[in-house]
Amino acid sequence: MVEILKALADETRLRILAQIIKSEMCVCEMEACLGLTQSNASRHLTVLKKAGIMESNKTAQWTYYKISNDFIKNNQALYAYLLQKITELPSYQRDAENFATCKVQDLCSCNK
Amino acid sequence: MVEILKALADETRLRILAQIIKSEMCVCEMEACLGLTQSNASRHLTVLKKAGIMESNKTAQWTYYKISNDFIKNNQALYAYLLQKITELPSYQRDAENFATCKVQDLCSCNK
DNA sequence: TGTGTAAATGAGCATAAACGCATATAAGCG
DNA sequence: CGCTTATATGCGTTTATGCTCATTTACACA
Repeated sequence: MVEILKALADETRLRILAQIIKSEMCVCEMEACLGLTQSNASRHLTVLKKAGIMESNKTAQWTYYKISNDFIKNNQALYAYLLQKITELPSYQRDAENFATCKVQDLCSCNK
Repeated sequence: MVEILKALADETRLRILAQIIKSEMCVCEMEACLGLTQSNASRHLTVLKKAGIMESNKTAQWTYYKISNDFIKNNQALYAYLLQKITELPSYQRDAENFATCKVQDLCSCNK
């Protein structure tokens, strides 16, 4: 429980979560959408993964992250809270617009 | 949202919450129950209060803390999550026993 | 008004977390 | 194999957090 809350108690990681809730993403999409450096994005994703909030799946050179089904199943009330509140983050609208643009541009050509 | 999660992302503060959910408490009860120093207990309570999770009410020389009604009202899913999971904290049973003992002993004579 | 108890806060220290830069690993492709 | 792209990780720096000790503030009551 503490580990999960620690992982969530960071603005950047909440921003990541807010976007990734919509669809699985690779690290380079995250970087572009949220304006993060590559190492920073990778580290935050690792924290979320270690806390059991996200799971990853590596295909070719891309690592795709998504919310863990087990996390949702075992933390339904918390997940409901996130779904409800996460769009109220100050950067949500801006990030969502960037997210849409990124998806169209297919920056890292990972949406073959 | 981030501030709330940051306030919750600490084991000691979760222990405080786990006990205070049962009944309003003063700082000296907290110290005794959870084995915290006075300043440490006070600081953690301040963090929880600043995040809007707790509210305090000062009567004579005692400050009584309890969970904020507004917090519960505005964060129902999160509160449900806490209620459900907080008793699973490793120190919960031990703290609960100390809590019961403290209440009986009325250490700081604040339960006039 | 002086003494005792409760709580908050300042100062200082130690540890942890977040970040960037550089490098390493891993996979695809010419 | 060598080159490119994607991701992870080691290292050093900076900032944030948690803690203790000592002091201050607030109140009660003799």
